[in-house]
Amino acid sequence: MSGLSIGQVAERTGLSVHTLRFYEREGLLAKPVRRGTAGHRVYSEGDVDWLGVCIRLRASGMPLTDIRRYTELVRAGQGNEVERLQVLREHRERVLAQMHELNECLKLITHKVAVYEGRLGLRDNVTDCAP
Amino acid sequence: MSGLSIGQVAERTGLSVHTLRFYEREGLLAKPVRRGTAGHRVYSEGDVDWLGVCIRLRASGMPLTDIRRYTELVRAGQGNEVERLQVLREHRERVLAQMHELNECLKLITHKVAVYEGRLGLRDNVTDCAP
DNA sequence: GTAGAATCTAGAGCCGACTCTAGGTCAAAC
DNA sequence: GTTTGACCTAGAGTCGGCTCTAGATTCTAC
Repeated sequence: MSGLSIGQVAERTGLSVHTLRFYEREGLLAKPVRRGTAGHRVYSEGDVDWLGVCIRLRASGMPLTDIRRYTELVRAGQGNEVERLQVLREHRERVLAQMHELNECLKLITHKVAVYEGRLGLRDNVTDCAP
Repeated sequence: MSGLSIGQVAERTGLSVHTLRFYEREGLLAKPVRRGTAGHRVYSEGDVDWLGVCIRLRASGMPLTDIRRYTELVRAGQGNEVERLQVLREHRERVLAQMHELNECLKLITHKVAVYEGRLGLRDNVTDCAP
């Protein structure tokens, strides 16, 4: 598949061109991005896919250093599957914990929303049992 | 009931005393904390409960400025329930979006974990269909 | 009454994750 | 042939959310 300019990748991924360069500097890309004429970056579809993974990991709260670590393992090639698994499993635990926390928060908010709706008479009255 | 020192509150909430003072400066407490002899803070159970709410909101990604805004509404007393509801509903939307995102991430990780387990022969072989 | 721990204020420092600036190269459109 | 716009590098700046320091005061236990 052809090759994409940094601007095109920015558009596709939703990251800014600044952030794309920053991520590269930070070692988040599996392989150094290919360069075309005049040193311009040329991204492959694979690069974009990998960025998609990074974005997901970031969105779920994985710090850049951990993503870099994982990337380094992938870059190093076969033989370190155990470490990769460890990174992934640890992150999965954090994600699950975070989901649990979000659920608790959701309960709190839903309760409070019900209380205020009650006060406003939008629904049957509900009495607040703080907090 | 009595009253709690900042150190005791730190222990109960898991926040540091630094953070407790910081939160107060930032206007996150519903009412200014009572002061005892020599100006030492004396927290009520209500203060601790409110801090619990703040902690939940923070843990679910609400920025301090939004928590302050909500706190100000509560402090202002009755009559602004509509605005409070708005703040809460908006945050609920963000929380739901975040949960959705986390779920997507979880799927990705679970898939990758399965792939690596497969490669390691811990389970039946699974072939990776990138990304 | 004195040592050591806890508290106070004001303000500086730090960290992660971007975000932007300055100054420059290059290609294509007019 | 020059202007416009996308791209380049290196490095500085910003922002949110803490976290810590300094220097003073006060409580607690001996």
